[in-house]
Amino acid sequence: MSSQRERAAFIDHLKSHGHRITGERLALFDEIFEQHRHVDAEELLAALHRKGHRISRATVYRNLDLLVACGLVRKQRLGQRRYLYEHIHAGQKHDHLVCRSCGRVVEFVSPGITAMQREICRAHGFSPDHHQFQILSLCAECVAASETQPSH
Amino acid sequence: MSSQRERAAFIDHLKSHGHRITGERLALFDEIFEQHRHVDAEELLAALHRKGHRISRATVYRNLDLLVACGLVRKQRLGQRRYLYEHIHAGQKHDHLVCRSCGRVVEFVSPGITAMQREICRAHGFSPDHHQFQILSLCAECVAASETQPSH
DNA sequence: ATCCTTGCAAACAGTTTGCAACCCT
DNA sequence: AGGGTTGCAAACTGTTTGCAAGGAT
Repeated sequence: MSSQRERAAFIDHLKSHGHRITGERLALFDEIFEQHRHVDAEELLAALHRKGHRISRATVYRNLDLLVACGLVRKQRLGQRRYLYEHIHAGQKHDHLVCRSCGRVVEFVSPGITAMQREICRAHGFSPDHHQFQILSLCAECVAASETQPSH
Repeated sequence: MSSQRERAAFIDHLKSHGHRITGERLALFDEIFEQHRHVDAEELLAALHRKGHRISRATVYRNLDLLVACGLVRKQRLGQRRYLYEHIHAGQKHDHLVCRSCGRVVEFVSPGITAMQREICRAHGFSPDHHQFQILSLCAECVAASETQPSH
């Protein structure tokens, strides 16, 4: 299991903040660190139930916020209605390319664009260190679909 | 009134699509073309009521979608829960810098970054022509606030 | 006189919250 | 034992929709 380090960090964070180590928290942690894509709360809940855990929806939401507070999970709206969550993995900061139609998410890394983002943030008095970046477009499938069947 | 051309285009669109020209539609059109910032449905509704129009929330939503279908209004989620609307003005395509904390929106134009976006879209099989681009960060005020009063 | 539009209220989707029972420590 | 945590259901926010009344053509 490659998330041993993060799991330990999570447990430390819980202890040092006077939070308790519960089965629900560990199960949720394990689930989101097993997922290698962007998932929403409902998907996590369903996956946990499928594995026999008796966790509730409210607990999933509450503890996702906790994981975000620990800095172990990223929570973001990627154009869609729902929040998407992803566990944070080691070094490389990536950004997101999102299909506006089907919601598909692709990660990308582009040093050049990162430098430009920083510059734009700086130019407008925004923090260059807290930026996050999204390109919303249409994936090939959805372009094809919209050409076959125009929207009106 | 600088939106005469668009107003005429709207009326033409209505006629040519068998839609009716109603007071509510024209009032909503005028309101969103008077606003020079990103507004949400609730703000538009409130502004219309303030001016004495008796339009309902449902009608605002329905006709905002219509304006989007005409290509006169842009509807997007900029990180926040609500959709934001802006009327489309003449030539320059701009992108958005959004404060993740207070929701403040700044428009920017950057030819260099546009070229890079296109390249990233192309590299991942997304449509370079339908892209839209957001940088989510923290504005100076919110950075200052979070330093004075850390989140926990 | 048509039949598209409107307003109202109810439905919806996703997330948050109040409260009593529960169970980590 | 004590108090943070859980599950349930209800509340909430923002948007959409069904339906009867109303109004543009």
